[in-house]
Amino acid sequence: MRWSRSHIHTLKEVPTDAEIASHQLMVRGGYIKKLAQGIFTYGPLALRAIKKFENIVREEMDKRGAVEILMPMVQPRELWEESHRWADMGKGLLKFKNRLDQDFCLGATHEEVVTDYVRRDVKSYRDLPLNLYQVQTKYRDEIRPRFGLLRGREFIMKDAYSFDVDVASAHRSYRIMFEAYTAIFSRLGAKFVSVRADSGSIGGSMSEEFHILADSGEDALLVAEDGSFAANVEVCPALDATIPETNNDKLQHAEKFATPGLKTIDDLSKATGVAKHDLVKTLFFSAAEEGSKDLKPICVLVRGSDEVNPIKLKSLLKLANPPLMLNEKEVRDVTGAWPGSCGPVGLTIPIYMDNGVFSLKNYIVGANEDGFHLRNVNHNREYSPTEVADLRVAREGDKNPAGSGVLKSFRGIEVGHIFYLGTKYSKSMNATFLSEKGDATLIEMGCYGIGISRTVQAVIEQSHDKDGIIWPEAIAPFHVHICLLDIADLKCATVANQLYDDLWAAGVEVFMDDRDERPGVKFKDADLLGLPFRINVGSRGLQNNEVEVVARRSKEMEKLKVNAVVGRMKDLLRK
RNA sequence: CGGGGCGUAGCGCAGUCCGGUAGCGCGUUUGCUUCGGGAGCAAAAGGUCGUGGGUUCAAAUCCCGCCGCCCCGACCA
Repeated sequence: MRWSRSHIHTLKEVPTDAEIASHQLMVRGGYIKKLAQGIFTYGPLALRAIKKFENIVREEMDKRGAVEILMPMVQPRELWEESHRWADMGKGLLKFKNRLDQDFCLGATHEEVVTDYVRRDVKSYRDLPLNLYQVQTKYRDEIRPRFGLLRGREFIMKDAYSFDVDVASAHRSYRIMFEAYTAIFSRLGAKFVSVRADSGSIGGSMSEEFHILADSGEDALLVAEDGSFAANVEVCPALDATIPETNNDKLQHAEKFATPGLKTIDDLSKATGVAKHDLVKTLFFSAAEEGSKDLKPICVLVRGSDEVNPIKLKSLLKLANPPLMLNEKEVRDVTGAWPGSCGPVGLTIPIYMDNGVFSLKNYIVGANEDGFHLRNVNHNREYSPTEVADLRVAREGDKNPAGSGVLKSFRGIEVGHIFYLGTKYSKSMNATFLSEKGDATLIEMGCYGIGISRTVQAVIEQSHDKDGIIWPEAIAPFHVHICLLDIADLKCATVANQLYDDLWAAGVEVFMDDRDERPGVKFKDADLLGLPFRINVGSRGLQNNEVEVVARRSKEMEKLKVNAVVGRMKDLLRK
């Protein structure tokens, strides 16, 4: 491909609407162009990187017996009603009507369609197992798209679905996909980690995410130093390594005391001299289902130094979505006091206690009266918790739940997610087969997603420098970037064109900057685009029949005779 | 949806408080000189000032509505 005919336009200045490096670089390099919020055109270079990654994914999937199909993007309401997700997915589904006033949605995920596809023809245990996958554009009406391709509304996803006769076989399929994903992300040459995860609105009981590590990642991960454990903070058990021992003081009499103007744990800690981890924080959530009008308030107690993890609440209470915090007015309606003076004593709503609070005695809580707290409060005396459970957010330094040592925190970009679904969809959509014994049996399912367009940008987030992108070879749009430094010089042009043809003939993918630009401009742009190797063809070097080969990552340069270039490039690229 | 900010040339911005001729840098076009890390000089093209209404002799500027975008919070590959 030649630059002059590629419609690639680079930007010197950083676009104001791009926050993180990878987004800025993709825009500056002309890789992507925004059409609307969260919706992008992929330019020729971006598309090549995407296709390369898609093909890595296809190879690893095919190798493990998965079969590629392509399902419709426009899907009828009836199908989504069967799984109850027409309502459950809420506004994330983009819904619309056709001219006959029938309801449709754009495919946000394909469990329904693929289950329908399979149930129509799978009749016997002999037809299983199956693993069907597709690479396709998804549309999710994200609340807040941001960071370019990292959170688009429209994005490219590889989604795979496994169908098995029983749990053991389904677990095998899940493990195979785990291996496939490990192989896929290893081939990218990016630092990644797989972690335990929440299964979100997809459902199911077993779930792991694959994350590309990057400081700008939206997810917080906790990883054991000895590698025995890794989890998304959303689901990470909290075993506080430094939790203070229970004090053995006798129980004191509870009493009310004035705390005018003290609203936060910080204020209270300063005013009373009690450490934050010995104070008890009282928070209120609504455990009502989304869309429901009732509040169904619940109270949650954690240590003053801890945060409530709503995902853990969701799991404990078996809700579809994480509960939302009550606003100040709602809290006042429930407790009679504004937030800051609320406590569990005297409440009639369910009280959930984080197990970190359980060992405390004689502690301070709000009195449910503005400007007052209670001291020397003890549970199972002034009040009784409905349930004691792990409800707080785990953090760096907590004990490793699976081995020795402590957890270390990282940030990651979620690029893959695998779920064991069980019979969630086969049950609601009645997808069965006849077993060996002749019984109608529900199919065991799993589903496995990779955010293709997201991964490509995530790789950039992890691999760039101040000058631009540094593509790993595996998904670089091209291997080599020829800078033709003087298009008017006949010898330069001839040599560059010959190299271009010879390299392609040798299996090296070449991009040539044949624009009428000064060398400085071409060098800057080459660094910005970030192809692994650059070849400078200039009249200065050609006086000695030499060109320069520069590695993008190390910036190391070597001078080569023109006729040695093809061999050297094949060598460098191990072709 | 809640909170904050912004909308002026392809991109980045000033001008808005205090109403009075539409401005700067980059980019683009033409010419000359340059030519190995985003060149210099000269000339030029390019704007319904997001949009609809109102106030006024006069609105980018003041007032009201709407639309769009960005950032911070609850969703997900």
